[in-house]
Amino acid sequence: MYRSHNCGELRIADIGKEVTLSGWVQGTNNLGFVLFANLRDRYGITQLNFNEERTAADLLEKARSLGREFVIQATGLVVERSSKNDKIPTGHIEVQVTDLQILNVSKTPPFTIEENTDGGDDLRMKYRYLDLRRPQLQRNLMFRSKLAIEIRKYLSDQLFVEVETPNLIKSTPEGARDFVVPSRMNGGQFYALPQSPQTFKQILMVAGYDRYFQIVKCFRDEDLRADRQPEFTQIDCEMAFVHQEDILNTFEGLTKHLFKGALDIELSDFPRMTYDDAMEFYGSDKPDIRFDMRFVEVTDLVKGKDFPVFDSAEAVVGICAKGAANFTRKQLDELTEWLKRPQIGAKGLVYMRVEADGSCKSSVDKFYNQEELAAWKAAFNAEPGDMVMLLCGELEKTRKQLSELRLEMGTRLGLRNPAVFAPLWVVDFPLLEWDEDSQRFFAMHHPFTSPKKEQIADMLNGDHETMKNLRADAYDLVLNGVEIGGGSIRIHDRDLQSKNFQLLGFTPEQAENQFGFLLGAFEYGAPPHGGIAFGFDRLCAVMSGFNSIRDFIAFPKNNQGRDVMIDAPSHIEDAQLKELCLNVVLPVA
RNA sequence: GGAUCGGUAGUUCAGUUGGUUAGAAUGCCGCCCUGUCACGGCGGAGGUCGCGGGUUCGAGUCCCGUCCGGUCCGCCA
Repeated sequence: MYRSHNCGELRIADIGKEVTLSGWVQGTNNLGFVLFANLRDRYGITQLNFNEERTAADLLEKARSLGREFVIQATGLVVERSSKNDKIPTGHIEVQVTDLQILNVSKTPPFTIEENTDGGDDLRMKYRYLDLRRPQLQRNLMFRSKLAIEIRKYLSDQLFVEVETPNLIKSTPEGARDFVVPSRMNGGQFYALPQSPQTFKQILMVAGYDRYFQIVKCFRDEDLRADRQPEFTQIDCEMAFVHQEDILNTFEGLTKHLFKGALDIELSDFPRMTYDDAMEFYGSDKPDIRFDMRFVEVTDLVKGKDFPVFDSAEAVVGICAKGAANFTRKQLDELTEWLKRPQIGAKGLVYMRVEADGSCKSSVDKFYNQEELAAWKAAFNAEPGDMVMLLCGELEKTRKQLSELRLEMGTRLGLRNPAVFAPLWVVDFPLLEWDEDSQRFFAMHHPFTSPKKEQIADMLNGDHETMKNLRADAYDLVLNGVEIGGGSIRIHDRDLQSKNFQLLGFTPEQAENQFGFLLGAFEYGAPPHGGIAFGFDRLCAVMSGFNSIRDFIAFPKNNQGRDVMIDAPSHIEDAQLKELCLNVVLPVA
């Protein structure tokens, strides 16, 4: 027996018991007459006591040889501590050790295994097995496991069936770049790893499994971000015989269940906002509504006062930052520089602070008198102590830039508390998106998304402008400014699906070649259906108040898509290449 | 593909207009310590300043190139 108890469970009530614990040596504290060793496992830390008077000389010698991260087994008596530690749950007891086995030694780890490690990201990735010993990452992975269990509980209670779909499927040019896998048995041909099980879950609807879900790995060969990995996990769901309303309700229920079950937080009903409103008032299709600071467009109000920058702009849009009037000139200049960076690309920032006496002081006082500034104040409902900030330019770009500024101001004003949760349904997404470069439509969500029922006729007959204005039964679930889920009602009619492919620039042959199986399935009684997929990694991160999903993935990839622990990807043997009918030709620099 | 920040002791970092022997903290090793828990005290070891080239009497510091890492834009149906 390696252990009778774990390192997190012994309490005052256990005093007098003989116990055996196993774990890792967190560290030792040698006071000469007494030596303490902290023994750690994923349940907690228990203090071991070796004493000059009580402990046999050879045992004491062994204890003095212990180094950090040695794996040991210790047997002894649980006793009350003479000086207690209220910071840890086991802090009132310790184990007087009578037998000690060193199960394995350890090199000194390159960084400290504790809550706030001294190790940098790169190093921690290389020694991921050490990083994963840290309590933070252990909490994260256990939280993830807990969430997965709660998801299965809720969905199976709702009669969802978990079905596994294949990982070796067919490559399609739509959407993200595919990861491909060469086929040995079909030389020169390739599988693709799924970007999502989209078509399979629709086929499952045709097959009559009217409620499907899967917690499933998906793969996209695109550049990485803190919240984007090449392989990531989705909670993938699909339902038949449902309208959008049924799906929103079901998955609002799931989300509430997860918050209750995992965080003991009761969420009230989720607000909904149309895509158009989200863009108009927040400049983003995933607004963070933990704070207000909505956009106000003041183009007409500010034009015609001989301020050339505004006069020549398509749109002037602004926000009112409550209580930000105390921002100094230096801070505002810094903010302006930040906005001018190529990533954001604003031309400049116009601001107006409302002084304590209600008067207004702007950066463009040369062009606007007090009366005119008072009109600004009214437009923004600004009060003394507030700062109005205006950006101008082309409408769409300006909104995007202002969205960045809004988030930055929200952060600076402390309005984005990670322990506060503001879910939001964004609905009525456009069906299609016109791409100027390639002069064609792209599906905003994906090519299987249905237009709104009442617009189907428009879609079948409409002109270019009509197409641009088509709205879909497509929706995103946004949590604290992060898109954590998205879905749509799908097309279940063969002809409508063909028309959609045609609008998206597929020839009938391409449509047949790539999605013939789906079109074929639609000819055999496809029920109305729709679904949603959640980004599971993101959900875990946002619910825990983290920005990076890497802390919730056991073995993530770095920015270059590399696993630095196993050193992948890597070259393969020539024999292997030959078997796969592959020739590697690297581009010449 | 692009922008930007960084790379100095095991680790996290500091390092002045270019100037003596490159520092701190932490970790590690040794000694001391009758209750530590971020223990404390004393001592010690530990450096290819990412790599290559250049400017200079002299480069961690300036210039060019390159590699690696972080964040972001593009990209992500």
